Amino acid sequence: MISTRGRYAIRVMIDLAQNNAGSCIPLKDIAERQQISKKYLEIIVKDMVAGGLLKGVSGKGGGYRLSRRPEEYSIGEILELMEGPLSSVACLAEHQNTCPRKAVCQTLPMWTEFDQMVHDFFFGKKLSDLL
Amino acid sequence: MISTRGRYAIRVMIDLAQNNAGSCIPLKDIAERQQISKKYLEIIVKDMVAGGLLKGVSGKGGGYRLSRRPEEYSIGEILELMEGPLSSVACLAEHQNTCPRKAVCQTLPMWTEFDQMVHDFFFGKKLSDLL
DNA sequence: CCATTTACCTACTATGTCAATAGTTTAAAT
DNA sequence: ATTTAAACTATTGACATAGTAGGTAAATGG
Repeated sequence: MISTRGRYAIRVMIDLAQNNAGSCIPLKDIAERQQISKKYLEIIVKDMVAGGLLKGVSGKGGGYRLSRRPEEYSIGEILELMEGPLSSVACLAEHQNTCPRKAVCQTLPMWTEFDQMVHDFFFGKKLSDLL
Repeated sequence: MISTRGRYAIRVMIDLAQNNAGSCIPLKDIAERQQISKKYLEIIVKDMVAGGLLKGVSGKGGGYRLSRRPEEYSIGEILELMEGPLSSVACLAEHQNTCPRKAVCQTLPMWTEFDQMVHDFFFGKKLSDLL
């Protein structure tokens, strides 16, 4: 289940894409338009800046703006940054699958197939597809 | 992310399908074969019995057995019973989508499309496909 | 230069879920 | 009656979620 972190992040991206006017947008405006607590959004956009999705500009006239064009963001990239790996099971979320049962596991092929499908879906969708 | 409840449930089903011999199998045997705490499995199989996946037989010679043939169970049915709705977002997990933004939400079509894909995947897979 | 604006940072909290564990009771067969 | 095994009730520690509160740092307009 995608949590508010991932969902709000996508909404912030859409909001910025549709209200940019070339300049920075203060978080206060986004919070009001999206009806989301500004305090909570602060935590979320902080991670988005750290992850390279947004640029933050301090001081008067500051705010946030996209660092790329909307068609250059995949939804999968946004979700993985905010929610962690999109894996369906813990053993596939690890960098190396350390499960002792992996050689005999009768369900692993299904989870692998599923994860591939999910990955293709979200990395195929671009931010520009949602505008 | 699918939790141990769903994953263990599928493993119990597979174990029963492969070791039935027509009779009941005590949980102790399954727990030992699958290397899962019997106490924890008790909680899981209790819900599986309540949900109609298994039959439980008390007393000496008792245990658990499948109530249908393996090809008559879909993986989606097992997962939904153990994990709740397979929805990617909270608003689609409700029986009626009560989100006040649903009419203007720019992400809802994507979540709906994704959920349909997930549903088709897991309800198309049968227990017999994993044996 | 200074007040204002805005991002950025640290800490805290309430609630809920996950993955168990422990102990007791009921049901059925030998 | 004894044994076997399911079924039931309660509790626990760790972690994640969804926030809130308050303070610091940076940049700009006047």
